[in-house]
Amino acid sequence: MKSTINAKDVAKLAGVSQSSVSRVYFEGAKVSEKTRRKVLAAAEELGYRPNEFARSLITNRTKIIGLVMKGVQNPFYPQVLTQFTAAFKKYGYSVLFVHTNNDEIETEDVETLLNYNVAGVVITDATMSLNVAESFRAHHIPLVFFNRKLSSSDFYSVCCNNLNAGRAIAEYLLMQGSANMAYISGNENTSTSLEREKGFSEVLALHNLEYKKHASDYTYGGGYATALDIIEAGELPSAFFVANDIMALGVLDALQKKGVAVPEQVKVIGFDNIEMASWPGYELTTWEQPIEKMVKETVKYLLSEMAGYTGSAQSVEVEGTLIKRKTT
Amino acid sequence: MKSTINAKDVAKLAGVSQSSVSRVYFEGAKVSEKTRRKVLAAAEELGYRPNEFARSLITNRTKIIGLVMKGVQNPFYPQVLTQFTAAFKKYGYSVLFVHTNNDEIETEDVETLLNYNVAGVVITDATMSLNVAESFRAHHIPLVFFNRKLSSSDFYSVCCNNLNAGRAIAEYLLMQGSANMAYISGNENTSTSLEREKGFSEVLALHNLEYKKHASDYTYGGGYATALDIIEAGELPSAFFVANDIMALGVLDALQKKGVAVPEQVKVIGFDNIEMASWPGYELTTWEQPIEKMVKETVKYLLSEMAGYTGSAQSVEVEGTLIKRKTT
DNA sequence: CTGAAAGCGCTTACAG
DNA sequence: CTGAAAGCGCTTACAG
Repeated sequence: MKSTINAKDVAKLAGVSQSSVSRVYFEGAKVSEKTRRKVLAAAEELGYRPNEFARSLITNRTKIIGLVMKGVQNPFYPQVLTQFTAAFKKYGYSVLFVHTNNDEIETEDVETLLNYNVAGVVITDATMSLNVAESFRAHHIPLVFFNRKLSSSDFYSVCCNNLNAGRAIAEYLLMQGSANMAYISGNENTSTSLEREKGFSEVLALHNLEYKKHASDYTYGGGYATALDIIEAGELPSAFFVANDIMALGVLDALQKKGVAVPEQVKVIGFDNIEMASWPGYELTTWEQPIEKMVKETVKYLLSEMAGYTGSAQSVEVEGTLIKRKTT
Repeated sequence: MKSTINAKDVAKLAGVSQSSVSRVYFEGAKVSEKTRRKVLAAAEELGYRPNEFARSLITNRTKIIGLVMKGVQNPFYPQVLTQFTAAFKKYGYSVLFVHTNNDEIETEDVETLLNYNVAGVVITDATMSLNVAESFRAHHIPLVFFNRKLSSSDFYSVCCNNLNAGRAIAEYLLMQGSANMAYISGNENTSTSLEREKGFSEVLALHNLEYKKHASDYTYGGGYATALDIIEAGELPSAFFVANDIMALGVLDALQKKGVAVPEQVKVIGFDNIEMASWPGYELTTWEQPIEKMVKETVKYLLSEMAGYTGSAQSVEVEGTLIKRKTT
């Protein structure tokens, strides 16, 4: 009992060679219209579907993209996941989803990606040790760090222009009349948190202003607890720049709980423009990350590298936009 | 230039046959400790990794699970995704993520799953036409509907016991003194929305109580708009049973906007117990879905079917728990 | 326990 | 444009 239909079966029914069947399903191969029709008819009748594994075994390539994600709890990332899945699907690629618990991707997950010989890898909110990244390079597997930059400039990354964003936010808050500001950071050493702060502090320095930095962790609970600490310590600034939206929501809830009026007593500005930022209960002013453009840039690079590997590196930065709502 | 190391290379270095190399990496095959050591040493030196595609081509099975998801915007599902990924990883399985836009899974996505000959499929919040489901059965690919039930009892499904949950919620609200209740449904024809309502209405009927049903769509915006309509129509009940949490948050925001006091004027109860339900700004009373148990049940079934296909069907229902907070 | 050999279902030079 | 044949890197009876 043979359960799967193969090219040979189709060939027999269509009255052509197995090679011809193969050619019909292989993009770029030449077949006459006549054989193509015969093959497709036979295939339809038998319910034939080319075996991806045999194909991958020979071509040594797959239509699978590895997508590595950590903070699935931050609503920003499900959005990213959806958009990537849709974008890759358009080109016939499927997504192997890898969830990592660490800031740095685990070797077990790297093994998985290499085992499945993925055509490309997107790492959305984690980093990777340089020698692991090199091993992808050795296999000619293109790699993009999405929303993260490595210290090494040897790898491709796609981010929002966090530096400019930080600057624009500082300028905006200055214009609004704030002088005594505070920055609530995300996880330490993430390039996003660092660069947002850098742009922010740069502009404040130009105006000879200092600001207070509070370390947090990119989660709602972190934002909430950090804000509570600040209020209880009596260190309330006139404006908070919070490194992402989900923390900013925590900050808003803490302020509300303590009866601090926003924006009258304190202004709050977030980062990402997640859907919840626009909810009537929050109406958070924030910086919109252009996810769609970022995804497009990532896919474009991956596609070109998959067509012909160069290993070229670049740090692409897409400009975002300030979204003014009711917390400033 | 040969880029990949294969079993033959390892065999040569280790001084054994290629079959022996294969046996070292094939679970259940017998090899002496001596050859195993020689092979592993050689493999280590060369950086050998068995080719998954060659393996799949022969065994006709993979270590890939197809996970189909629709409502990634509902925070319930990223949680589900994370837990499945972690659970499958424990057994060496990876997740092929498929995002569908339709309530019913698209044929294109089905093709993908069949092409990659996935070892099993989990469909989390979508349905599938019966003949498509049958085609998985024909390929002996086990299938679980997670959080959805098909009308046909021929397929395995794992849900929270929605009927009991609906009943318990009605009883709880009755005990709280509500008599004039309303149900805000999720997308029509989803088994979850239907069963939650069924249990709810059953209990109310026992008390000769009627309730008003408002159709909505399982989204925040839907909950918000529906509640606004109800308020503006002057049809405010004394308690809302909202079919999921994300809608319930929309309902709460609408009530707040209109100055309706919760729970004094209206009680609100949701479903899922997503993380946000516990946020200080909401403190939503809700029904906790035991995701962990549900995932465990799903994985258990899939694992056993992958070990030996039976095609057995069952509708597993796991009991949830009422989580009392401040909206009731 | 081990090796030689067949074969999984394809792609791809090579002739014609 | 088409067919016969080699080969991708494995698993798996079959002997020994």
